[in-house]
Amino acid sequence: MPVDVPRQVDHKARRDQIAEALLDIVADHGLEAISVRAVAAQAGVSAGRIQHYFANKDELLAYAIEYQDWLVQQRWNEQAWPEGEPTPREALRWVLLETIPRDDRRRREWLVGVAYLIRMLANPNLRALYVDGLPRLYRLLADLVRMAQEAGDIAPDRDPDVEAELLFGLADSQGPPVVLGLRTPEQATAAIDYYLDHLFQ
Amino acid sequence: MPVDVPRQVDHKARRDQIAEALLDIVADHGLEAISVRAVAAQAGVSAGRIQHYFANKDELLAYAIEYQDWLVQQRWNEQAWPEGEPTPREALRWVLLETIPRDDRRRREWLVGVAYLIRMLANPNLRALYVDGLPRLYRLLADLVRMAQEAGDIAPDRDPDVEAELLFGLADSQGPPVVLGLRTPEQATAAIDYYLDHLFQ
DNA sequence: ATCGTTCCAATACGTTCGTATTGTTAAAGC
DNA sequence: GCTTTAACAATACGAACGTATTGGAACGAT
Repeated sequence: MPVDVPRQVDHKARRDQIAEALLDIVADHGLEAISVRAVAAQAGVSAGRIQHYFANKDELLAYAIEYQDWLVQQRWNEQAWPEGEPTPREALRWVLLETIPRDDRRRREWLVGVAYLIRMLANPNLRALYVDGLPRLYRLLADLVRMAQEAGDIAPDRDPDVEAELLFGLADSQGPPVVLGLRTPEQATAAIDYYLDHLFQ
Repeated sequence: MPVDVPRQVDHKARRDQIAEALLDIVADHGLEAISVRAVAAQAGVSAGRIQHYFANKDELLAYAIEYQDWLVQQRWNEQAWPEGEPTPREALRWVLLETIPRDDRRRREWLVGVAYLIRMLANPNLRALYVDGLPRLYRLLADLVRMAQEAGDIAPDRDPDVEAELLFGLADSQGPPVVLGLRTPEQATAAIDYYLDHLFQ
């Protein structure tokens, strides 16, 4: 029970603003470029402010990906299929396109994801973000394939789990060539659409 | 023409030994963990030695991935298909399994690859390693599919380029779950074999 | 009005960093 | 045997680092 609450500020907003700056740096120059002072400069705040909102650098690093994870979940929840109920194919396409780094926001998310990957090896909390998310994504894709099969839009002899893995692999493998400029987001999208055309009868 | 060549040592061997130490650290703790002193400690040599063989840290970092790239090329060249000519299917399987981090060596190569990825964005020399290699791999896979089609082992209505992309995507997307322990190398291998079984008639 | 607390800027401190510099050893050429 | 040079180890140095500390301004509660 707080007896005194002087000078209240929006803590989450402050922390998020700092996390934003960190994520920008990580996407452009990797985790090696992260220092408290560098993040402060990027955010346009003092280093003292960062110290006030984060106990240490590790907590700052940890908050930043949790914040990014929250951003992604926000987007997935807010999607809520604006134009009525989507068909399984529309949902499938939406999910697959969501994973490719096709604009600045998703590009940053993608790059931050790979930057944190090695950290996941030793950090169980970080690992959980990936370990929990991936099987859920596989299940979602397989379920959508199953729904399309029940609607008669995909041949019944296709294995939904195998198709889910192929679809995910196809989408997932677009990441590196897209961020490295070897392929445009449009080409990546076309590759996915091409395969969806073949999968759906 | 060297007039004086006192105290000759194998320069490449020394540089490679140092690069080995660097790659070990990068795979375990990322590029952020790289310092001249840390690499020296890992290699069991003095920091002065590293200074003697590399002008600066950037050159050391650059040499290390070039060395890794050389290691990978060595393995691909030395393969040379020990037991006679391989069938297209055998070659396809070999190439695909080669990309998944199924043992310590390949796991290190995989992790180092992702660690260097963000650096590729700004460094053209690093980017070239990826930009040159990927299309070549796609072509190789597509050619092998074509050869199998000509031999009547793959249905002629399959698009070799699409199949190449699916195969690569399937193999490529095994990397993260394998290094993070979400899937065993055996399971990743089984996923590839399962799809090859379906692709080949 | 004052007190207490939050918010934050500024500074300080000890460590680690990349790299320059110096010194020493040993082998090759004459 | 003497000189020269490669091959280091060791040390030095300034910059940057994470973080502890200090101090002040601003505002809510009393």
